[in-house]
Amino acid sequence: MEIKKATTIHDIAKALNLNSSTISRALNNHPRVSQTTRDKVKAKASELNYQPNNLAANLRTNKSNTIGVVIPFLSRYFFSTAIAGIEDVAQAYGYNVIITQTKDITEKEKESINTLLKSRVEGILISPAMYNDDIEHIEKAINQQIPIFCFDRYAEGFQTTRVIMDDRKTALLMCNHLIQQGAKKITVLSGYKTASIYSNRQKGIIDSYIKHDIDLKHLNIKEMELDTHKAYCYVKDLVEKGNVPDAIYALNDMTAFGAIKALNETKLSVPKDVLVVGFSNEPLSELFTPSLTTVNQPAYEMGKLVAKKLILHLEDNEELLTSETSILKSELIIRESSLRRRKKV
Amino acid sequence: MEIKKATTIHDIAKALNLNSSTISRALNNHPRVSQTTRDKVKAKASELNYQPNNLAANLRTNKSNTIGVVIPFLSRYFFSTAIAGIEDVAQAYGYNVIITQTKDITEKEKESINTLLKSRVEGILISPAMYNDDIEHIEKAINQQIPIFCFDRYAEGFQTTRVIMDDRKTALLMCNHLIQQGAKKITVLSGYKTASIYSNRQKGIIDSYIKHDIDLKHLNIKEMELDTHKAYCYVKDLVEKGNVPDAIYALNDMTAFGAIKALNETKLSVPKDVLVVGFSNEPLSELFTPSLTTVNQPAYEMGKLVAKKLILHLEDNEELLTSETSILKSELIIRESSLRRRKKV
DNA sequence: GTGAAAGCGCTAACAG
DNA sequence: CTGTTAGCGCTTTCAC
Repeated sequence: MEIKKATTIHDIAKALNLNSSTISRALNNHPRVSQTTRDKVKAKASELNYQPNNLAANLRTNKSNTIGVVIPFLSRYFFSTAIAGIEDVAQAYGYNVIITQTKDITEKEKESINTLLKSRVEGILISPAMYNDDIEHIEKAINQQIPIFCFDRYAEGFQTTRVIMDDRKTALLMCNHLIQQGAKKITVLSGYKTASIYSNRQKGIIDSYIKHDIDLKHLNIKEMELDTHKAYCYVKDLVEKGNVPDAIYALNDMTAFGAIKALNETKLSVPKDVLVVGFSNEPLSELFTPSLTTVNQPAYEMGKLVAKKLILHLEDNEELLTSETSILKSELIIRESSLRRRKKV
Repeated sequence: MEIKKATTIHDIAKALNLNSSTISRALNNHPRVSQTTRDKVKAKASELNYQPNNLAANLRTNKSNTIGVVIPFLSRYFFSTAIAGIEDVAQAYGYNVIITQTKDITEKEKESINTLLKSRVEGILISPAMYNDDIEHIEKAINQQIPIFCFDRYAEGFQTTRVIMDDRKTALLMCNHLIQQGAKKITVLSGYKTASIYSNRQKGIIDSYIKHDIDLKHLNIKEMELDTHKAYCYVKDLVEKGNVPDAIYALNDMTAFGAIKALNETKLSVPKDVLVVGFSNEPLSELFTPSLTTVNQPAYEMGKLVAKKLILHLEDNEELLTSETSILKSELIIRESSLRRRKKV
């Protein structure tokens, strides 16, 4: 089997009777190279099917041109959409992206960070695992001068650039909406407070109760793994014990659907008997019967923004800025599941 | 600003009064190195916080340890799940993964392949764009000795390893099911035949009609972009023109939901008046009312399998095998939307 | 404007 | 078992 070696700048140099450094300069549009040679070089390069070897260039310049991403689950719509944004920006700037998943387990998150550091990423984008008490591994990256930016979720205990949603405000608005629709006794299905997003959303809900001067004893916040089946079981149990709330506020859509299923099976109607709202606008939420009131989060834009911030930071060497928090606006999508009087379709 | 350089094998060598090649060997568990020095080296390495520089190793061995992935949309559940499988296998074997999206556009697919070739990937995993008439860019990769394996979808015109679903058989079985439920006049909402999966599913449906000896004039195959809204419009139009079918077979779930919405709005009930089935088992399909009959595809396993095949191929240098098609089994999930007599819950 | 030369960090002959 | 040496392909001073 014939193994033809890839053409290098030396091949081009030989063919053109030039020095390889000139080839390098010409290809990189270095100013100190004449237009004529530049043209000649480029012509020859494409003639010989030259493909620059980034590995070598990266080694020389000590830049991997790679950023790492750490997320809980790639298969969640929110994250895959955010990643799409990250990928698009990275590609535009000539960066590669390595994606790692933690399945929301701190142990895996540590492995992820290690993998990324070994791959010599120049920076890391992370949405930390839910049960994150220790951030030792994050500090490790920081100690190696690898910037580590947070998106969507953030870990406490270290300063960095964060691109997050206005979770607290949004939860407040949604809770206001429920109260306006007549709800007072609300059950919240939340993830654990150790994840910033859930902690903030809980705060927003409490804000709303206080603002409306409703006794917090009417508020039932249940922390759990936000999974359809677990929500289903919890709500079923709740109803069977006679604790039917006025409204269920699930902090993600999947959970809201579990709740609706449980309610339907216990002959309670949504929204007639119980209002239900979700969070994060899964693509199917609109098509459900009843269509689900939820929060639309600009995941793609968030991915783009945080990636752009990281890359600009890498290229600027702006060491001054130690921390910056950008908050993106989410949008309430009011649909049938939270309207006492059913919307006309 | 203090810039501390990363420790290299030379630093370890100096500290231990050994040669850097010995360090290299010790770290790579080369057999010809004594246990004592190996231990010493490893101890020193972790003491100095040594992180191997893959870039350099890769350059030397001329292996990037990277595979590329080309898919239509990262944010589709099927693909993000498959990618999760690919990532997991790649990580286990020490490979990095670069993901690119084509949005089902051939032009973008060409760019993707170019990007991957420039990044010196060792192999490519592709699920080709829908409208793929030309495969020039794929041939380009092959010419550069970069293996390019297909998963889920495949392009005609070149031989390679393929890991796909048994689309034809599955579509046949599903169509049998619809016919058994009394359907005869079926409308199929399909993607364009230029994507292998849709072409094969169409064939399976026709197989079923022939097997049951039903005149094909009762079969209405509509090719379209498989998007919820387009399906909704098409079905609505169909019904308004009085062409109500016995069943709608949507070749993905999102489309099925569009169809159901249109039917509901025209006062037709699913499954009483019209049966509806989908394809690919989105996570919410089970929770819909009515719950959706669909096909469960082992996306994660498919990702794992194709990634494993590629990596083993890369490591074996087995040049003998030019083509192999693995077909994975999908599974019919019969739920309420296709049962004349409503299932008890 | 171009050439010469060194070296990024690592691996892999080849010696011993 | 360990050391010597060369070099992967590229960039980047420093010359001229």
